[in-house]
Amino acid sequence: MEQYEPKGIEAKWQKYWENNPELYSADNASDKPKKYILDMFPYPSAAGLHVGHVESYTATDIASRYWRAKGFNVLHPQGWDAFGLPAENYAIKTGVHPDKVTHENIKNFTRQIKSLGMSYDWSREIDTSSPEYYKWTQWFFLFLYENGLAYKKKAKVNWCDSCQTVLANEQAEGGICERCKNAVVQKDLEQWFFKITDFIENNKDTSGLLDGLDKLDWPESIKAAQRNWIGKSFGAEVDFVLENSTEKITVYTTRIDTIFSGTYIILAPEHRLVEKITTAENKAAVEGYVEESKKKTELERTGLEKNKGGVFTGAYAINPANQEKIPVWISDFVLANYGTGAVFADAHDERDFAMAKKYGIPLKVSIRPQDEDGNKWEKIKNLEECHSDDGILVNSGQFDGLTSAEARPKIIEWIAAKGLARKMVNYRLRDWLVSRQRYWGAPIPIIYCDKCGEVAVPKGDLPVVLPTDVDFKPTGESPLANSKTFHDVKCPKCGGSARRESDTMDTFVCSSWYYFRYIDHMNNMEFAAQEKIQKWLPVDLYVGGAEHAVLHLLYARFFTKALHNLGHIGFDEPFLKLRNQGMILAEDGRKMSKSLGNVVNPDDAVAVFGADSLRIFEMFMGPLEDAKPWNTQGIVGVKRFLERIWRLQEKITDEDGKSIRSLVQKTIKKVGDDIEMMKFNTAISAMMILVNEAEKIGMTRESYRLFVKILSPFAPHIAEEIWGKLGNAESVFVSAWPDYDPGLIKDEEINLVVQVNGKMRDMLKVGADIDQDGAKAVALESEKIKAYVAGKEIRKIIFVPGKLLNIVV
RNA sequence: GCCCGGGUGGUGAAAUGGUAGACACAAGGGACUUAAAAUCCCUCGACCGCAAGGUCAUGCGAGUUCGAGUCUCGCCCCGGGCACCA
Repeated sequence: MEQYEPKGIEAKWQKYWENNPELYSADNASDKPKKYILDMFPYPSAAGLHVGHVESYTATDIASRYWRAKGFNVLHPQGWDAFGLPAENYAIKTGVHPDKVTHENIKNFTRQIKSLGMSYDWSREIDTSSPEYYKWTQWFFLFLYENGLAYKKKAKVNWCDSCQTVLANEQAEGGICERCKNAVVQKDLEQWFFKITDFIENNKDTSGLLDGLDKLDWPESIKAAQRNWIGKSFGAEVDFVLENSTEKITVYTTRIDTIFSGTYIILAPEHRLVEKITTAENKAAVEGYVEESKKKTELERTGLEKNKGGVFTGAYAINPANQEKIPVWISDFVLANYGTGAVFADAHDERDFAMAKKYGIPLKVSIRPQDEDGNKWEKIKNLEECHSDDGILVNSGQFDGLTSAEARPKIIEWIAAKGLARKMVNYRLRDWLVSRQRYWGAPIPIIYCDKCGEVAVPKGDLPVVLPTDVDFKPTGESPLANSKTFHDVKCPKCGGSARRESDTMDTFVCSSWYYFRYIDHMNNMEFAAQEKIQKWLPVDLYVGGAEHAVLHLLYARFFTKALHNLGHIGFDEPFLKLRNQGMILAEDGRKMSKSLGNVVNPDDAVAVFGADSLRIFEMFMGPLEDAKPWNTQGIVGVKRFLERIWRLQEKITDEDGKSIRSLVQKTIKKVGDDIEMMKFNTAISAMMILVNEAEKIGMTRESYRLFVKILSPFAPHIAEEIWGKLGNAESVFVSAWPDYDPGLIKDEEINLVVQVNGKMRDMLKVGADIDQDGAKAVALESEKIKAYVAGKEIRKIIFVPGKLLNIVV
């Protein structure tokens, strides 16, 4: 017979699938139960598909093919997260339009994905950079705007002086401009925000970003990352009345148990009271410090500088716990945009402690460690060491002797009675800054009129099309601002002269709602029709990289919650089940990277081994979510496995041996169960065990047919080819998933493990339904067992039916 | 510092509290071949033993249990995320 030749077989079947798209298309009219199986859509980079893409796409492809065969109406689409910075940077360098580069890349990605035999419903392909798509991105902006969830305000942004542009946080990592390596500074600019903070907690009947996590089948690490990012903390606000003033300083603290040792106050340099309270003799120093902080780069300000700098304002305030007069300082380690922008400082915080030591500010101790270490306490008491953990209160009046946890609510209540404190919850999450001074994104659909001010573009006028007559060179303003055709416009309200908003939206806005568009991607009246939303959503299985733990997954949840809260949809979480694929490392165990020259290109692997080998190899390497190193020998081994499957055609027998008959049934069960649990590696090993056995004793045509069926989600090309050779006229993918015969799965005989005192001493072949007495009788017949129990009294018998007998002597 | 994962042969890894190392890769030996490739067969955690068999062994130390890779507590190491958040 001819050899297994993947190249020809794969090309042949890919063409067949291309010509028979109904095999993989989701059916809007069908009343079968639905499954929406989704990949995180890729950014079409110039580098092309990565083996990591192959891993997650294969996993969802196997799941999709399996559920189709199980009689489900499966929606499994793919598309392009097409706006983004790399294409624009390339345009700045070369002058080639981002649209051109992006679409060349999409073409390449499409070719690569199709060469892997993925069963996407390509009729639903979307491209976020197309006006048909971003029309609805803009619609969402207006929807949020109309409902008070999009607003404009002045904000600090990352600014690069040499590039003359605002940078996204991702571009300003470590406080250094990604493009020119210059230091990034903070600049105040008018920016658009989405009010994501409105949805942290439950909002009417919409579950919050925090509580909503509890009901999701997501990796614990991703849920933890989101909770972390939201950063809910429980504490109190406390008012410190200023001396010689009617003003008071409100601080936020989670450690009110330390308030009796609060010996000074620190304000953020941007705090509204700084100018007002600074005394004449401190004015110069304070103004100088505020100026310095403004000029400081993000790097300098957040650097792990141990020596906390600051300056005294000359003002004093009254500690409401002990009426002591304490000095007010400013320092830029206190953040203006968290809590109240002011803290009380004491000996029980490392930073406060260090700053006080530096300037000789008095300190006091109010917490003693709970454990009895006299030496340590001696040091803390003498202010040689900072104790920042909870402990037992001292020097705290009537609260002495309480633990920190006991004292906190009591102290709040006590100060609250004087009207100077209240319980307060704080979050780290801030509203989402969505404006970007960039070209390659969806334009923000707002017009500024001289008379009417800020005016929303009427929805009927959408999309606001991205102009082409622009210069990509950054000037400090969005490139859209210097497009005459774009910029000047008539006001939709009064018809007077007006100008368009020239910022575009963060690309994460485009990807926050794309899972809605696949279900109705041609709809020109709505982002998706109501009955289709009800039919298909939410997404049943979502697979992608863990790098999207917070941003994308949080933003997408916010969009869904806003839609739900405003009565548009009936569910408030977009992705019910989420799985992350682990990183595929290079053969040397390091990350694959261009600079290390250790990147494996899927094209090469397909050319040498074939797509089926690559797919099975990536699934066989280990658990989906684990990081695993590439191993070229491993893919060679998988290719051998497929060759052996191929040669089984020559080992067809007239009748199945008893072992094969039962093994085929067991394998059907195991492979199905494992696919449902996404344990693809063990599903493949089960198939290998069957192939090993069939190779030895052969199998019938019918058993081979069953095997090829369960293999088909993993290796679709070879499965189609053998399926055809077995005399089936139709594609393997129109056939149903086989049911296993529970009767054939049960073994008649089992190996009974016999232990003495918990150690295995013998293994006996017995009937599967043997009971304890029977097992005991057989075991005591065994010479090996006799040797261990002879002359001893049997004190206990543990019997696990069908498995084990333990004799305790 | 905080929050998540992990530590099992030479390697990737299996294992509802019940035979630790399934399934592979690599390695060694053999068959076939003039030879090689391909294919097939055997060995393959460590130690003792001719063998039968035994002892030890899942990062380290304790505990619970008839029985622990799996559960509990304490520690060590590695990977990832967040980080001046009061």
